[in-house]
Amino acid sequence: MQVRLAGGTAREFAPGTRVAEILTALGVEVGPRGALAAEVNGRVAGLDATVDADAELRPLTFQDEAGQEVYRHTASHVLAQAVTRLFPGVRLGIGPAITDGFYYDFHREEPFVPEELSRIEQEMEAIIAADYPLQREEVDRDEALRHFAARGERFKLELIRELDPAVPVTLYRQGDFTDLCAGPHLPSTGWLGAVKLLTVAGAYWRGDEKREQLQRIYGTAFPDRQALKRHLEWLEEARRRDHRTLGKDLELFSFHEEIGAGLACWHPRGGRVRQLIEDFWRSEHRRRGYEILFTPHLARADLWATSGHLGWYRDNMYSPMDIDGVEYLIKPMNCPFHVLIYKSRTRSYRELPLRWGELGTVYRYERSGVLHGLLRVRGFTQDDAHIFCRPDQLEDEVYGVVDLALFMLRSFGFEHFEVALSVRDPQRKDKYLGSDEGWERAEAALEAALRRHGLTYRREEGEAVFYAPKIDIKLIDALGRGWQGPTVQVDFNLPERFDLSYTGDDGRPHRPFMIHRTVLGAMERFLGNLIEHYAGAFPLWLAPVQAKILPITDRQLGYAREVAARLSAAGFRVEVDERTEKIGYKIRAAQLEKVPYMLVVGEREAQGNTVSVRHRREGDLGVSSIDTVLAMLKEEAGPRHREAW
RNA sequence: GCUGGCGUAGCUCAAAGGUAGAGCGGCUGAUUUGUAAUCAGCAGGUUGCGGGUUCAAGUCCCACCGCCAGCUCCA
Repeated sequence: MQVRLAGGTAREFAPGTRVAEILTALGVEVGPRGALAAEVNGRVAGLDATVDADAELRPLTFQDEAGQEVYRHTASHVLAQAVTRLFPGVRLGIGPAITDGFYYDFHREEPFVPEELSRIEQEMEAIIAADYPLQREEVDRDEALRHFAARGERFKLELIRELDPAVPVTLYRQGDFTDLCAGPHLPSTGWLGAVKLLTVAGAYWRGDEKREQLQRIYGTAFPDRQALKRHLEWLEEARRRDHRTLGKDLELFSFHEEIGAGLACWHPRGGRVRQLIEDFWRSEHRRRGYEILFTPHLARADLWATSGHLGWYRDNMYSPMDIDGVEYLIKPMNCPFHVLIYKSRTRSYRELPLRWGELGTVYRYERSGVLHGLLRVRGFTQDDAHIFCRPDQLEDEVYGVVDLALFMLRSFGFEHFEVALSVRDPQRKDKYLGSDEGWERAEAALEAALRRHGLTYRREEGEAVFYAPKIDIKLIDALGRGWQGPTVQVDFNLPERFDLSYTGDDGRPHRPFMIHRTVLGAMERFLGNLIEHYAGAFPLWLAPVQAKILPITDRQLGYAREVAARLSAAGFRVEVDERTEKIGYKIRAAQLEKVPYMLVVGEREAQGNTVSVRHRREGDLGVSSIDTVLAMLKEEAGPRHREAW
């Protein structure tokens, strides 16, 4: 048979040759630092798998995502083996590899405590040192059932019963431990370099909260101590950037037990940043043909019945309040209000598209356990907008939204995105609202808009909500983490429920398309992301305080105030540190506040009408005239600098 | 909501059933200082809230509120 190395030449091998031998023969390094597994005709296979027919091989190392998965999956088996040894009564759940690590779910009456984690870790080291080979075995169902029944592994039994009966069950054996597993795995436990257990948390069996809760142990594994250390440092860096800590330290926002969970308060500093973002948002929307709306926070329950929210969104809505004997509900969304504005008079095809935006504050019930700083709250302001358009305008409108979204995000320093297109499940078209043609048109428009932007995206069939196909854009921050950002949905629900129409050039009523979109998501969440992205050190145009004037002695106070007044008149946000402290102290304080520029003024500067410029990252930049500093600040702040702050 | 952990001064953290403390921050005073912390003094607390056990509770028990790590869900 012919076996070709991806991108290389083909060679002849006897059928049944193992992947490891073929790779070695083709000059690929096989081992813990080389190939860990391989893709055989696009399918991940272990090194001990045999190749029986012509094939193309691509070696997988730890650098490949699939290689990491194999590596860490083996680590999860080692974890399970260690736990089984140390805690005989424990029952096994599942244990996959995940991004950056792995976990294994266990059933045990007593909780795992941190001291036990280090014991388990030691046992894992022993298992790695023992270098047990992992042996793949195919057995028939009954044998597999007998094996796990004998050990009381009821979760495994449940899994086996659900496996396709036509396919043999595979087990992986390593020393005294055998697990049900599809594999593939590393050839032996000794291939693992450095493992580390991180946390324990509860997890429902099969992700179903009605079922038993297991204990999930999270860990990670790397080829060597160095790489593990780098990863732990990365985790440390993420902790250092935590917006909850920075928000407190930099006095951006706060939460209060007295107010209630998930309800944020913006302090003056945070308020500045938020206002800057909102001002930028508004002017960019006006520039792109949007109008701005304002709508109330409450509406009668009837409205939410008409919109359908009482049917499918009630769990996220707060209890009704009685006003003069009529039920009112706090809004979880802005759309019904915008729809009513659309309906306030007849609409002509000539005035479409209508692009209506609102920074609308909505309230949604979130279960207490999911709240998380600004990233998950119960009251938040969406940068919402609805576009009403004709079918022939749909694609251009979606294109425009994606363009706006990318422009906005890039303005905030996000350069990398992951785009997903959620469409209908082609098998079950009946469970969706709206017409077949409508869906086809909408999905085509979304897809075409992404193509025109040259974006690579994942098409996810069956991921669309019942009333709308959508585009989701995830932004990737400075640490490589992904956050849900813009979404664009084509709504088939509201136009029907509110019987929206416009008069066409034929004089007859037509149903408009309604696009629901947000480009930042929610102000709270976006600010949270932004704080972490910049580690609290906002770029000049967004910094709540852009420059701090630091007089050397009290004698320069008057001059310092003059400098501040000049910068302030030019629209810059400045403060004078008037405390009687040494310059080092003031610099340190300004530095910790992450103020972009420190302008030191002493006797010399006061004489020469200059300032000594210090940048928070670059350090001392030397003496400049005030005009030079103003020009430099304007240049750096860029087009979004506002003269009239 | 569930599992586990936590809640002491504005912040970070001590006090292992026996008198609530430190550093930073704040205030006052002295110092008038040249690129990441000058010195001294003072103030600051119903130990998240409410019950209970005990001669005695920050510490033990119960309930609630909030926070943290996850599960599930989402902007």
